[in-house]
Amino acid sequence: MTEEQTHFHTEGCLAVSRVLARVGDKWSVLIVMLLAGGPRRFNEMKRMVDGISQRMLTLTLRGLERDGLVSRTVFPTIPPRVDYELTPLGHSLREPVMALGQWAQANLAGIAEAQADFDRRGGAPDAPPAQTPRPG
Amino acid sequence: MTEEQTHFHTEGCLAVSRVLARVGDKWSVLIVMLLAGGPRRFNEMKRMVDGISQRMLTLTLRGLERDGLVSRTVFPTIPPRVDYELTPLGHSLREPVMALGQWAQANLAGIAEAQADFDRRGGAPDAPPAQTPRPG
DNA sequence: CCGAATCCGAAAGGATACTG
DNA sequence: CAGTATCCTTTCGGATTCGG
Repeated sequence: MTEEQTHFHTEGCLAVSRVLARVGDKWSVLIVMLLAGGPRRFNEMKRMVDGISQRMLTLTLRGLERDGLVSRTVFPTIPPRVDYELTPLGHSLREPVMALGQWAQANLAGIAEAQADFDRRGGAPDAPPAQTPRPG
Repeated sequence: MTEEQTHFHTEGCLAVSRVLARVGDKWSVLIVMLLAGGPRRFNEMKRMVDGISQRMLTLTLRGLERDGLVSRTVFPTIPPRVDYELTPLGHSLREPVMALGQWAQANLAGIAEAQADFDRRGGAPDAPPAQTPRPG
């Protein structure tokens, strides 16, 4: 890396983006935190999350399973039973996610205030005085 | 909080979700990392990110500005000039985000392998043996 | 009980053209 | 240069129905 970054979006960055997208996903993090307490069954989670559709729960779990964050164990009983559990990888994800969550909580007030200010000023108004420096 | 969590989605959690959504946003984190090196102008960033539309750049910057992560300074010159810069809040966000990024890079191989395994097995096949425990 | 499949409205996001 | 406005395609995601 002798060269300064000129264009963003290098190879590795793209892979990282996918992980960030997972974290940004509305339900994935919620599920991970839920499973932190131990294995859960499908409908059990559906009841706990309260607002998720069974479609989204399925898709979210599939995504997490595909990434190796969650393991799926089905018991061929009648009625069927399926347990979802955090893998070691899934558990390891909790640490950086919780760090982010703590940042969010710590700065929650500041963000809300900034939003209120922004909205009060009507989005993006004119500039401050600033003594007209030469642009070129 | 003497009570254990029964239903997820308590008040504070929802606010945190919004922050996570920002982080999960495809462009926001990229912009924040770009601005870590100092203030940038609009088209300058557009060239650097390489793949972003000017519409998305505008929306992303507006969102970051609204949250108080980025400050916008317009110089009323001709031609106009607008500088975007990370606020202290914006800078403070870099730390937990980079922690997440490092986790992503560290586990990139493991995730890719899990995905390959999952896809090779065709999504979500049958169960392991498991000696039929009683479900109820 | 655990899902897959289908349908359909809502929202995201790129391309383009136009303004100050 | 720094946006805004419009169009249009793609995706997301809830509701519902059916199968193992």
